[in-house]
This record gives sequence, C-alpha cells and structure tokens, in this order.
Amino acid sequence: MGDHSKELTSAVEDYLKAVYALDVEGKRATTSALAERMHVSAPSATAMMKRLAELGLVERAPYRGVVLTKKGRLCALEVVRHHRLIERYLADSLGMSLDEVHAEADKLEHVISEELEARIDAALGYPTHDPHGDPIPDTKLRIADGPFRSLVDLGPGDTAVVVRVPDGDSELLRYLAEIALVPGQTLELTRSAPFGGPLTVRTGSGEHAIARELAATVGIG
Amino acid sequence: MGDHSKELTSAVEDYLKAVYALDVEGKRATTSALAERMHVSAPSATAMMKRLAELGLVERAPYRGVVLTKKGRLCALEVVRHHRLIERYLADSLGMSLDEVHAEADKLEHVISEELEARIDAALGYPTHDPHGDPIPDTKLRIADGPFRSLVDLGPGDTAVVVRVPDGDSELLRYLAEIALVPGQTLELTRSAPFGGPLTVRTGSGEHAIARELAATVGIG
DNA sequence: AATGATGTTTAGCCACTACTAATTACAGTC
DNA sequence: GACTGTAATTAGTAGTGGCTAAACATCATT
Repeated sequence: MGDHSKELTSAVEDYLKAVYALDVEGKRATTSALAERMHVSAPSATAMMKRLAELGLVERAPYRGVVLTKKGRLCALEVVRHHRLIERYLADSLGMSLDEVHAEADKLEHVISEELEARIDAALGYPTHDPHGDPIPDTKLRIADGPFRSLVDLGPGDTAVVVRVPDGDSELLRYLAEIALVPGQTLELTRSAPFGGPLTVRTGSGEHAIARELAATVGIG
Repeated sequence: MGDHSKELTSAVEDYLKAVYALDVEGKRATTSALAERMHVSAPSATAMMKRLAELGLVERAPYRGVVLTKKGRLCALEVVRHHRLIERYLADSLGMSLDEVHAEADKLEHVISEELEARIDAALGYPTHDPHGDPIPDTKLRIADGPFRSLVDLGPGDTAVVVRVPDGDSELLRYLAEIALVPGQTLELTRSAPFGGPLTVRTGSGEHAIARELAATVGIG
C-alpha cells in the first residue's frame, strides 16, 4: 500500500518537484522551463525527463514536455510534504528565519525517513501550512488547494492578512520581512498606481511601495 | 579560518569517518578493513583512498593503507560532530530510540548547514556526548578522549554506571535496551564465568548473562 | 630463496548526472 | 506553403562511485 515503490535519487526527486511546481502554477513542463528551474542545460533536462518517463513518473511527448503520472504526482507530493514539514520544523522548533529554511529543507527533504517525518509532524501538532504559507500535504498526500488571492486583488482601502509569501528566494524573503510582509501580518492597501505601477501597502512597519509583479506573489486571506 | 576548505561528497565523508573510526580503534586503515566497513569491494576502497589522497585528506602508501592528514582528521571530526549532535537531537528532542538514531544521523550528517548545526547544538545546551555515550567534538573540533573502561574490567560484586554502548547496530541496541544496558543505568557484576565465558550483570530489569566480547563494548564510568 | 596464501591494485565496465556542440523539429511570418 | 528563429533532441564527453576479473605485492612458510 505504501506509494514509495522505488527509491528515487535526490536528482529525480528534485526534477519531480519542479514538474509539480510548474503544474501547480499552470505552466507547461517544457524542457526549457525545467532547465531554467533546475539551473541545468536543456539537454540535461531532456535526459532527465526521459528517465522520469522510464520510471513511470511522467508521460512524455517529445518536443511537447511532460505531465506527471499519478505515481509521479504522489512521489512529488511526498517530497513536497517532507520539504514543507521540515521548513515548518526548522522555523518553529529551531528558530530559523523564513529566508533560511528553504535551502536547508531542500537538502533534508531527500534524506529523512518516514519515521522521522512522522515524529516531526507529531511534534508540530500536524501543521497544515509551512512558514511561507504553502499547504503541507497530509499523510495521505492530500493537499489543500483553494483559489489564490494576492495583493493585486485588493482595492485601495481594503485590508487583508498576509497568508503566503514566495518560497525559495532568500534575498526576497529578507526584504519582505524588512517591510513586514510576512504570513500573519495585517495590512491595508493604500494606493495602487495605474499602468501596472506599484502598489502601496501599510503594515505595522509603515508604508511601502512594491512592484505589482511582486505583489501578485503575496497571498492574502 | 573555516576548516571546510572544500565541499566533500557524502561518499568521501563516509570513507573519512571509516578511516577515523579505525584510527580511534587503533586499527590500521587497510583496503580490506575499509571495504568491510563500507560494505564495498576492495577495488572500490582502493579507488576512494586514492581520491582521499588526492584531496589531501589522507597519506597513502600503496599496499600499506592510509592515515589521516591533519586536514582529513578535521573533516572527519566535523562529520562525527554532525553525526553525534544529530543523534542527540533526534533522541532528546524528537524521542527517537537509541537503535533508530544512528541510521537517520548517517544520512542527515552530510546535509546540515553549519547554521543548523549551531542551532541544534544550542537547543541541546551544548551537549558533550551522544545518546550512545560517544563524545561529541566541540565547535573547535576538540574531542574528549579518556581511557575506555568496559564491563570486562569489573570484578564480581563491583557496581558501575553504563556510560557507553556500541553505536550502529540497531538490533544489538534493541537487545541491550531490553536488558536495560543503556547509558545511565547502574549495574552490578554478579558473576564472571571462567575461560572467556559470559559475564552476568544485575540491572533494574533483573540478571542477564552476556558474552564477554559484547561486555567489552559496553563502557562504564 | 622459492612458494603459496592473502591482500591490493589495475583494467575494464556500468549507472547516474552533468556538460558542449551539432542537429532536428516546430511555429509563426511572409 | 517555404523560410526562419526558437526550442528540443542527439551525439559525444566528463566526474563520481560502484562492480568483476585479472594481475601483482607482500608475507609467512618451507
């Protein structure tokens, strides 16, 4: 019954995560998209997609990219679960900052046992979200997936609570933390410049103007 | 100033640990000894020792084995520090049992950052020993190294406290836990059979006869 | 000093994951 | 519908870390 039919290498798991991430973002998992995410050359991405296809983790159509199979999706979710549980644990139990946990989790996610995963899960009280606000798949690998509302969906004068910030870019996270754009923070959208201009938000730390593209990555609830 | 001059692969670190372990046990780090410890063929061990020599981690004399260089010793101690800190953490903070922590630490030791190492160290209150009783090298990689006294050094009627049990064999550790031979346990040696026969010890859980070779691996203080 | 057992190394191989250079497919334009 | 730029694939190579089979050192004996 366990889904972990094979032991996958860290590299395979990393690519799987990338394919999954593209899927979640509604983008096609093309060679170039994967190569960019993984910081590898296009031929490397092609080769790995062939491998994933052989492993039954993706359906591949040459020149068309790949889509996850059911098995591939479950493997990806298992890695995502590890990643996000570890992030939550590092932040809550060891006091690591938002911008540090991602890189650490990227390494740890491939090596923890199911036993340790379970203990971390229990120690945290079975959390549903990681410190960036991303949902953590449960033991059955079910994952919460509501509609995503971001700062750009607010009108001037609206208030909201930050529930999600982008994962993975620690410089960006340090900046967001500086201007108090962190999960849990209440804010008010004070201005919205026209022609795709910046949004201005008021948080506990004052008013800050941020690019619209950045605002679109900050989830609210 | 940092000792981590190069990023070493997990494999390199594992071999380094094995060379260090043999050194601590006073054994020569020969090809066959390493091959046995690492569960690899002799040619694989030879090849890796060449690599370690190229990396400046060991001095190698063909057909004679290797010895750690200063650099190699420091790298090995860094890995050992990671390993033992993680073991302590998994046992104390996540409640994993003595027989589980070793395998988990063997994987985690290669991927944790210095930052995480420091946080674990602090969270534990800068522990000096892992849950098996093995000393943890400090931040400067200094390691406590007193004389090792074991159960076989006791005479009938003597009492002592277990301070150290062998690491790495989880079946053995489960057995030792069953008969209450765990660090911290007070015991009395009740009998010592002649001709290399078993020793009998009384612990909280009653009397148990154990082979002399096993008794020699149980440290007392 | 020669022999034979044991231990070690060399030679040649494979899987994995990356790369560059060269080729081929696709898609949009004229 | 042929052309052209972009994307994707193939071909060939490299480093890491493992293997087996064969050759070679060393050591203990005779």
